[in-house]
Amino acid sequence: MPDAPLSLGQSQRKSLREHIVDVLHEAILCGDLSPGQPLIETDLAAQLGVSRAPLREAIQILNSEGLVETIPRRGTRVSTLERKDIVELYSLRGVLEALAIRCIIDQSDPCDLRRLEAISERMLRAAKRGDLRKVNELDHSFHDTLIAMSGHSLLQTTWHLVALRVRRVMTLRNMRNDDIRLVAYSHLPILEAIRARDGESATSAIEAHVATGGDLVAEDWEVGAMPPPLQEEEL
Amino acid sequence: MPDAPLSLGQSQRKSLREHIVDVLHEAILCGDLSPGQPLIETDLAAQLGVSRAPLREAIQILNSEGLVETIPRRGTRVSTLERKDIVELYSLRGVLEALAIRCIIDQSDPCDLRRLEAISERMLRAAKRGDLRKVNELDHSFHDTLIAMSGHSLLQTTWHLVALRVRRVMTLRNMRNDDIRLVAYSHLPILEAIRARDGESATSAIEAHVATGGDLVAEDWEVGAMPPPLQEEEL
DNA sequence: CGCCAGTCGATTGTCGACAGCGAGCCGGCA
DNA sequence: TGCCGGCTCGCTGTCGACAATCGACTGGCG
Repeated sequence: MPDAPLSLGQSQRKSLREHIVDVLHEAILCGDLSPGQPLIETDLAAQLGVSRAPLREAIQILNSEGLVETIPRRGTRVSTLERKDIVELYSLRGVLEALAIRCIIDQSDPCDLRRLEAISERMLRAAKRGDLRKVNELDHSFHDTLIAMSGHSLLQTTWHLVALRVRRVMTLRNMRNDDIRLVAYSHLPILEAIRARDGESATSAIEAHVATGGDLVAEDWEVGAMPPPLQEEEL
Repeated sequence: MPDAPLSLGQSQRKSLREHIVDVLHEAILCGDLSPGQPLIETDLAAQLGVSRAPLREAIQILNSEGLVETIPRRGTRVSTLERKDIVELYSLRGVLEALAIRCIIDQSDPCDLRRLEAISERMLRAAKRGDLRKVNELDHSFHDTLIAMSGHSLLQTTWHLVALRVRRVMTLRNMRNDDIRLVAYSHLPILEAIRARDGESATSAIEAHVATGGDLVAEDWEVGAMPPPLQEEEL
């Protein structure tokens, strides 16, 4: 594992374990650690400048999150993403977000949608100027915010697992440029339906949104079948 | 922590960490460790006859599962269950099971429902003779099987988190005896709808089933507000 | 020539010990 | 008498070392 310059920019208030989780999250989500790549505890710990104890605790967490897969006594590797996983991911995502929207609509006080609207607006602008990265980022914010607004803490916990995977998928699969407008615009009906407190159409709007997103991504998914890491020289 | 005779009946093929997770699961789910009770690593490790390393790894897992809550540098305690948690739990559970059923119905090959039918049947018999524990066990089997039959692996992962909480809730809140027949019988419409491959009615059947279950449980939930552990003497 | 057993290296699993933070207790001071 | 500060102790966070296991390699035997 030669050229993976992982490091902990250490601040004090967080435990090492949390730092390691952050670093590994980042590394896996942005693809520095590619699917299937083995994580050798000794090496990783050395790279990070920590001992194996907190690293192993971090790995347990990553494992619970499904970002890595551990085979007892054999080791841990970054989990792979098959086409089936994408399909499953987006189907689950759909029902979770639908639930969130129902919660939002059912809330007694008509919550203000300004944050969502602001995000959506910025997303549209970013899409118009073709700023792919920004659209992505705002897209995530939009959905994270949606979930947060539901006030449903268990849903939020569950969403965390989904969001991690979605982020992974999005970086592994770079959207085409003409897709992002479609994505950006398809948030509008959702907002509209929430504003109208129309559960039915909100649900179908979000499910349509997620479904098209899922289709876009799953369309030609062999990207995930990245070559297994074949960097096994030097040290 | 005097009278909590946790122990690891050690078999060889499992790592200590996994054993500990099992033991703690059992202890928390069946109430041996009550909500709010602090987990002192040193004591627990001593009780279990292991070192703190695998114990801490296990605790990370329990933490990811939401069964315990850790405050950095302050310690870990068994998570509490408020009424809000119950409501959230059952609402999430509803949409997850609905998704499972849609997956089952959408499967190309008409899956055989014999396992579900068998479970349901046994549940009815158990309910008739008032065997509360058996009804509960079969109820869990029914829903676990339902999820498993969906073939949706991410859903299964997610379900695990929900199922753990449901089990906890069920043991903390002993059903009244006349409730269990209601519960047992309300599985039948679900089966019927799946058999008919009618997504609409299956969805409403499962959501109704879960909702009534949730209502039953949440009805008078102050049980969860168990007295914080006040066993702080001797050692 | 191919298969099986023994050995060795690499990597994970577990342990005991030390360091450092936080809470509660005790004493001094206003 | 009540509040503030330092001290102490219990507990968590982290470390380095040892033990155990798995896979691959090697050599012998059929």
